[in-house]
Amino acid sequence: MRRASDTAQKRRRQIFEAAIAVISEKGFHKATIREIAAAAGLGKGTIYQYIDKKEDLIPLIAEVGISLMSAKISEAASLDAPPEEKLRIAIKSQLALFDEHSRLAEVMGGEIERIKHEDSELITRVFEERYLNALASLVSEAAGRERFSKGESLVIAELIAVMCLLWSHSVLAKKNAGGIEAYETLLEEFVLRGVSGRRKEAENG
Amino acid sequence: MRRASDTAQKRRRQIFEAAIAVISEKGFHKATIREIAAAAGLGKGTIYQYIDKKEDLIPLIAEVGISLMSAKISEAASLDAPPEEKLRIAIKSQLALFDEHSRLAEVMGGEIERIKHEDSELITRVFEERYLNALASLVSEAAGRERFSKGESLVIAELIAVMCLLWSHSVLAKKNAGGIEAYETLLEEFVLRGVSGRRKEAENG
Amino acid sequence: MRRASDTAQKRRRQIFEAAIAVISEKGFHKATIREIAAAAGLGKGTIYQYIDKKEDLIPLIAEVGISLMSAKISEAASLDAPPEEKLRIAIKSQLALFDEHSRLAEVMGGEIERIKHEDSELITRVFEERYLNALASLVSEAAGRERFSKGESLVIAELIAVMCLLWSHSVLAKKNAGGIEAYETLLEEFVLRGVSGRRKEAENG
Amino acid sequence: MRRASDTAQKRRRQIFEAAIAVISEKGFHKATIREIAAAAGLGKGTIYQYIDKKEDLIPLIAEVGISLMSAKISEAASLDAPPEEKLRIAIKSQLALFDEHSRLAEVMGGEIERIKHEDSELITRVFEERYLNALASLVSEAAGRERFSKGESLVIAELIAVMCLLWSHSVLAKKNAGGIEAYETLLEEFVLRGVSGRRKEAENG
DNA sequence: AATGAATGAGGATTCATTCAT
DNA sequence: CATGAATGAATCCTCATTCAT
Repeated sequence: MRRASDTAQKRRRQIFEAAIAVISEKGFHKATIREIAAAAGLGKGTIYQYIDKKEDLIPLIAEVGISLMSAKISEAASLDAPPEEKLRIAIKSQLALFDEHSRLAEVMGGEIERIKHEDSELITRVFEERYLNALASLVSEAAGRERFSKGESLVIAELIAVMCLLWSHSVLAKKNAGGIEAYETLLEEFVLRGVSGRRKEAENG
Repeated sequence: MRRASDTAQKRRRQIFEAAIAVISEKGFHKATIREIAAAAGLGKGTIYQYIDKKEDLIPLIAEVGISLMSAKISEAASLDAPPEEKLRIAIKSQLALFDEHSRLAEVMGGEIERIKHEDSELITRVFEERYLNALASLVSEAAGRERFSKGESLVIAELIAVMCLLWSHSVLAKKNAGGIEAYETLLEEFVLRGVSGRRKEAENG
Repeated sequence: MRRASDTAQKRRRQIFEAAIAVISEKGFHKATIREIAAAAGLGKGTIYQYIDKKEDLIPLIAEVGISLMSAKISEAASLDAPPEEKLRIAIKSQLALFDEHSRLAEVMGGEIERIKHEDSELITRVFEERYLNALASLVSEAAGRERFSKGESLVIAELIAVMCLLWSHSVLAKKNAGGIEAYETLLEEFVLRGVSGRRKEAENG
Repeated sequence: MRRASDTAQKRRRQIFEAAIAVISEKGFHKATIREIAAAAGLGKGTIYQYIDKKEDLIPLIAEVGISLMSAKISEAASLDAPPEEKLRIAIKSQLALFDEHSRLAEVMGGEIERIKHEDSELITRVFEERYLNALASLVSEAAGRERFSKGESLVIAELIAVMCLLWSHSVLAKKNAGGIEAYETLLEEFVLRGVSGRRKEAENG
């Protein structure tokens, strides 16, 4: 009873990993099921016991991707540290995640939005509920109460996410920044000034 | 002689427009040559008089896209206004461009990086030379001399570009911001604080 | 020993019923083993303990189908009634059988001939020996001795079978006849005139 | 203008012939598009310029088949001969058609009804309107006015069609009849007695 | 220059069958 | 005996690309 479910779960993970690897390499459409199956160490037909159609890899990846990303944010949020420090750590850990799982980052940033899927709206909602909301809270705290409306915080959270994702995508960013630490520092400071600057302006003025 | 070239140029524009329209709608791979040809009011075979293979649409689009984007930056740069105002206007005009040509924005942001092409490096270089450099100069000026290294300015310019593009991509950004003006204001302020804040910190400290 | 055989027999019947049901619905090729197994309340693999390959369902169905059809003919033949009446009853009971087991009729009429099987000749022979011969005898008796050669009687028997089967197949027959009783009356009279008419012609001439 | 349409028509005929040939040999499902294309002397993809999906071969075949069959009936109907003779000739020509185009006959009798197609109802209607009605008129005339209702004539017409088709299908019919002439004679007499017998009964009674 | 019919490589998907449990 | 996960052969269909007109 336990075993069956476990095996299925294991298979799903195998497929997820393989899909990430191949799709990040070649893009969703050029990644063939045969390749993904081979990368997962499975037969071509076996994939179809776990998904109905190739597109179903998208929600599979999205779900795990959002989980990983959210986990990092929650971790940062639960720290006992000043709000600005928490946000800084959130950005750092997000970048570290994307650097480690750069393939995942590429797929999250590049394909998931583009592949129209019947679950697209669901994915968007889950992304907002599980990820953006948590990050927006950090933004809000770092900015100080009432500096940003709920909507503004969410937009800024999305901007932060996009800037973190840029690292995995952009050849130019890698070249111009010089290294991930430099990018990280630049990004942290840029964001913190953008977030908390308003408060300072108010205080100073 | 002149006429022939003119016709060719006209055809290229037809194809470019059609390609943008169809690709933004369905993504590069699901956009078929037949559809693009039809959208351009041309026969399927005619397309192949202007490109060698489907992928060649990518540099065609990129070139025009980068031109449009660069033109807006140059325009802002040539204004007689304080640096911060120039940067603000650059962002505003960039957003306006993406809002007007939202299809182009979607293709620029979504497909161009993902479709590996023999000219990919060329495109990247042109993007840096014609667009990022100009925007980086505005960033640099707005920040005040010696606040950012060349590389840092370029990275920030790319961050700005990405944040502007987000508008066309993201359902959530549209929903959470409430409207393009609100998004514009938020973005301008966020960027300007991020860019000029460092100077103020230095001055205040 | 006995029990094992009984279970096997029971399984075979389950599979036969399920196969009829699914194949009549979707045709042989679109009927999947998984569906047939499910319809039989068995696991997919279990089917393969009773057949070697999917095509083996055909002789399984044929055998049972021919048995049912033959039984009705034998029954009619054993009645104590005038030859014409016996033939009439044979037709009636045949139609009733096909009406009750309409799925079986559809498979008998539609698929069995079409699916080439190594046992196809065997099935044909059994059909002739167990079914056609019996029905041909009734035809022969109804016609009066020496009216039809053996071959002629067999051909007419097959014509009768085909006309009875039409009922299960044909939307138009159902629509145009108006109901099974009307079809039955029409068919009986048509056949009886066809069969016994020759005798009358001879007598009258 | 003319040429384009002509070529298309020619292609359709090529495909029709090839489809008949291959499908009659192996059945609809085992006949592959590749084989049909090869038999038509065309490339695999070319087929799909004339049909949308494999199933669309069914209405293509049905249409031509019904035309051929109907033509023979109309021909018989237009003869200047006594009604019974016309019906006799109709049967003879129908059998001759099926004997000549035995592959077509097999497909008409075996596959067309079984392959569910979105046009199935249309095919049925056309079959009734173009074929059954014409044959039913001959039946009606041969029987004498008011012997059969419209519906009865239609049913008998369908019975006749099925009995003619049997010739192409049945190994046993071929074996037991001894030859097509014998089958023809047997069938003609059987039908004519079945059709006109009722009248004689009335007259004699 | 413009066209679209012809083509076949390529890929998603299905499903009969096997086999370890 | 019963099962269903695993498998890959087999096949439909799409679509970029060519080429004769």
